[in-house]
Amino acid sequence: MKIDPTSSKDLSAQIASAIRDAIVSGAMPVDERLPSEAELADQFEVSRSTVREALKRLAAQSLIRTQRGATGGAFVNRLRYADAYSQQITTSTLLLSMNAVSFETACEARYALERACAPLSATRRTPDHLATMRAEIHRQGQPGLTDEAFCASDVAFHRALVDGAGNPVLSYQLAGAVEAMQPLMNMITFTARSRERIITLHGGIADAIEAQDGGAADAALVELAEYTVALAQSVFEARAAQR
Amino acid sequence: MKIDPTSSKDLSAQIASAIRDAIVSGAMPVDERLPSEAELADQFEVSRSTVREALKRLAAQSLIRTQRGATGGAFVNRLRYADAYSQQITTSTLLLSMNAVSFETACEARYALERACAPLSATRRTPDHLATMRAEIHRQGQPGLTDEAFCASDVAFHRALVDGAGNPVLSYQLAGAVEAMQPLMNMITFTARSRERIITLHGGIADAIEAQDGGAADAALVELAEYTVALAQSVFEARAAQR
DNA sequence: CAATTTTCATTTGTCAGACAATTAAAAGTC
DNA sequence: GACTTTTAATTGTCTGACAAATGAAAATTG
Repeated sequence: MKIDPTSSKDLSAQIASAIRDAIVSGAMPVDERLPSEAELADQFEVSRSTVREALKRLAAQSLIRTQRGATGGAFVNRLRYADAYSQQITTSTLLLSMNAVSFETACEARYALERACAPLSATRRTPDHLATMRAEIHRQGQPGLTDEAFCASDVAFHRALVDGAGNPVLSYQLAGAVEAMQPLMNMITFTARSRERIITLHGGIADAIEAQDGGAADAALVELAEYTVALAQSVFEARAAQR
Repeated sequence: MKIDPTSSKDLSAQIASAIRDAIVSGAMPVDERLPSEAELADQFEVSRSTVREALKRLAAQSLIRTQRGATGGAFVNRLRYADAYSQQITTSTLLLSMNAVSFETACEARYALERACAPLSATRRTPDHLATMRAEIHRQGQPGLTDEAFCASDVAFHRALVDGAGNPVLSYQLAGAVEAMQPLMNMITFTARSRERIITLHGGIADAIEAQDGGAADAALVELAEYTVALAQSVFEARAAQR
């Protein structure tokens, strides 16, 4: 293997790209062991430090895992849903916070995606999913709950709704959208009355899902979406008037 | 700053986590310069190599960028949609290929998400989006097109449909689902007749979007989804029978 | 012989120091 | 003032070393 030394990119970035391509293309199957750092250094004609920096880049993307010891080394990692989730959430959160995405835009995306899950969830939800949804609704009604805790419970409720669809790919895609909304939701101070309204709407969604009525679930989600946007608007307006 | 030396994780991973948390929490705003590698090494009481490995991890996630020279250093990077797209596509592609996600599951997720975009796209699509969709439909009808080129055009068509919704968050979320499907779609050999059918269905979608008829677009997408699943099933069955 | 312990080789993790490459600011020159 | 040269700061790369982990082989012991 060789690397272009005249490229503008770092050597470690080039090496990481080369190995990444090999993994993504399927040339290196899961659990295959990469050559040792010393061997890679020889092959690419760079120092071991440079190889290590490249490997750390790949490790950050969960593409490889490393193990010390005699039979250790770097191995192609099976990307698990949990790893993919957390990466997606980090990326989505930053994307929203760094690009001044409006509450409306984020909210629209979130509810559009959730509505895509609702009919599937109505058909396939297990008793477990229903129990989680009911439990979160109950928690949301507890007095003395902080806004942050209320929002966290809200996220948990919606995750259960999404997971109910029984499609891991959907769950993975939605995780980012739902979780990344939390910081934006945390900006809203919930009055007792708005909480009550949201809890009622959540109850309606849970009822529809329990009754396996996809249409009703969709309608309830639309109602919740509209209420959320209206609530946010009033909160932001009140805040602007205060100044 | 201090780091737990008894932790099971690598020092570089711990340092990367600490800095990542600072960035994600918003404690370090975009374009803020991190301390130099030497200063970080002092603060965390580790060597410069270890700091560098931590920084490479963050660079791999596009959280920072580095610049050489007197006023250089590592800066908090504004995560752009393009960076987020490509990361999402890499992750989604690996997730599908490494976890033996069935064609049905991936297809269901993709079309469920696209259906979420369709009504928005019908309302907001620009002439540009329509032109792209028409151009890709035309390309798909060209004789002598390889299966790969046909699939690539298919992806481009669906991206235009999604982008038509005018919601960058949706586009970002959908990019992974749509693009990651391509390797799976490439497994299907398209006959002239199946291509013709798909092109007809694409035309129907484009017509509905042009007419700003969300309901018709949704119906056309459902039809396309069903046809795609049926086509895949027949292809896989034929392949199984061949053995 | 079987079970256990010890030794050993391999590999990653960390460190220290050096030099090259790059870059912008500072100093010098006309 | 405009231009050139110098300088200092910073990242990129290399070298060599040692520590820590770990499984396999060898030695030991009953």
